[in-house]
Amino acid sequence: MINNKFGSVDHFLSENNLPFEDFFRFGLSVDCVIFGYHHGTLKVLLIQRGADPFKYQWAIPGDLVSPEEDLDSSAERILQHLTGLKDIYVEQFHTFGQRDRHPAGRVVTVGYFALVESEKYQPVASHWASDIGWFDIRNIPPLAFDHDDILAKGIEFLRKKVRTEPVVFNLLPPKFTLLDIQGLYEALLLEKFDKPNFRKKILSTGVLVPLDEVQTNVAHRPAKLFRFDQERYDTLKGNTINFEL
Amino acid sequence: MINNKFGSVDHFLSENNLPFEDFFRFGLSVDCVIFGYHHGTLKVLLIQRGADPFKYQWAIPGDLVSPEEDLDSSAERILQHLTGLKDIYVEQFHTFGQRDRHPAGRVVTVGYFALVESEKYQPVASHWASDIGWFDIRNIPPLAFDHDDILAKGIEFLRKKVRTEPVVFNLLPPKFTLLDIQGLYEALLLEKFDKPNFRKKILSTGVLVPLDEVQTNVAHRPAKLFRFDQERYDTLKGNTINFEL
DNA sequence: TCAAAAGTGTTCCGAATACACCCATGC
DNA sequence: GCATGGGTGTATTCGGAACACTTTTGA
Repeated sequence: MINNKFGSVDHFLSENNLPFEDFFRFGLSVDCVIFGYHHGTLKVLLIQRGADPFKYQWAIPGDLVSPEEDLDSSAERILQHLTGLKDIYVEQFHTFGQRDRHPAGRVVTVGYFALVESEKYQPVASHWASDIGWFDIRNIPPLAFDHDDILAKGIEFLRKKVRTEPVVFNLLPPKFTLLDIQGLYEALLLEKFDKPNFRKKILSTGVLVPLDEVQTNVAHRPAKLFRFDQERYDTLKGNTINFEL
Repeated sequence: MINNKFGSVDHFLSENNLPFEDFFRFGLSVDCVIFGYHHGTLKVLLIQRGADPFKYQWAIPGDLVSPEEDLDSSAERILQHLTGLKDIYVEQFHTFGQRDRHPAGRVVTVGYFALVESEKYQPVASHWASDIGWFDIRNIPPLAFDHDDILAKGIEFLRKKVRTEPVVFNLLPPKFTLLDIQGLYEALLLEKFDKPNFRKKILSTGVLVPLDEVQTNVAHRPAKLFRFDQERYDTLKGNTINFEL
């Protein structure tokens, strides 16, 4: 049992006899893999570092967590700074804690991913990055730190997620066509789908509501617009809707 | 940009002007939700705390991470101490970082889950816990800290995992009957399945190999024994086997 | 012989697949 | 008119659900 200024904390079974304080030496950061869907391609928002280490290299946006801050709040803060958006879809996916992952010391980072509607997003000027930009997930430059791993895990996580939950709608504007959804699934899963079958499948979930509205100014038959019905989804959820394709 | 003894670290965009060192004040722990399958019920290994805080309350086994240690190594260390086992299935599932989750200070904990074969497990005497025991997942006592949340998330994670990957075999001995698997799925998902259909479904995955062996000393027709073929699974994996029931 | 669980076969239905085809708009 | 993408219908196949039935062992 270890006694210290925090009280008796036998929660810890560590065998090495470090002073208790030495266990409180970790830095904690949050990194956000931000996805967007633009013109038929799935993109990720990256920043270019303005200083060493990894100066001029691209990286996943992130920040140290303050000791006063919850993890989730920290992710929201970063996202708001970077995109100017509140209330976007955010979820934690994995924590990266390799001993040597950060040259500045022992920093463990919690990976979050976010889904933003491209139309709403306003690029935000920032003092901590020399540049910022969207990258096609099929063409990512080498990233700083272990951010390649983080990005890979983030994409993998989203691909799995999308098969069981209707999260893709967070990447689309409130009104969209069925082909918009199909294009998004195709960009994400790198796979082509049969149009009539995709349409049947996605409508059979019962969570899409047709609107009395169609596309305008298109050089072909205008497509009907739909919206995602969150409440309908919540009531149907018990029966496990399957978004598998 | 922040300059300090670690060098120039503009990775961080924090706006409050805390000294850099103040960001390195986190404690980091690992908690392991250890699952076992005994006599038709799914169980979790818990320890009873021997001292304050939460004295005499049950908790998920865990420990502080040493600054010299990788996260995954830490989880393996805890598991080996507690069960005497190496090479068991371990996977990270979620990180819990609410500001007030630990009375001793700002401790963020990374949740892992492990699957152990009940036959192999040897209870290990420990100095940091006054008791240790398996609990049916349908009947868990109130737990210390935020361990109720951690356990709930761990179970949820395993339930999802089991639908896409053949992890359940890690809970069974190397040779098992088809009804063993069915019982395990039923205990995990709290649902009954039709025997003939379950059998067809699980055999259709192609990852089970029938052995030239049957049960002995049973008061009914002895069941054929099977083993899980990991290599076969790896080669079939591309075609996404579905373990959904 | 009987209880208990192992194991097989068959029917039915709905969902996924693979197509061929028609429709509305801008230019 | 014609290119372009929107949208519908159908025949076939495959897998899941439901359920009735036979087999093999110990006691």
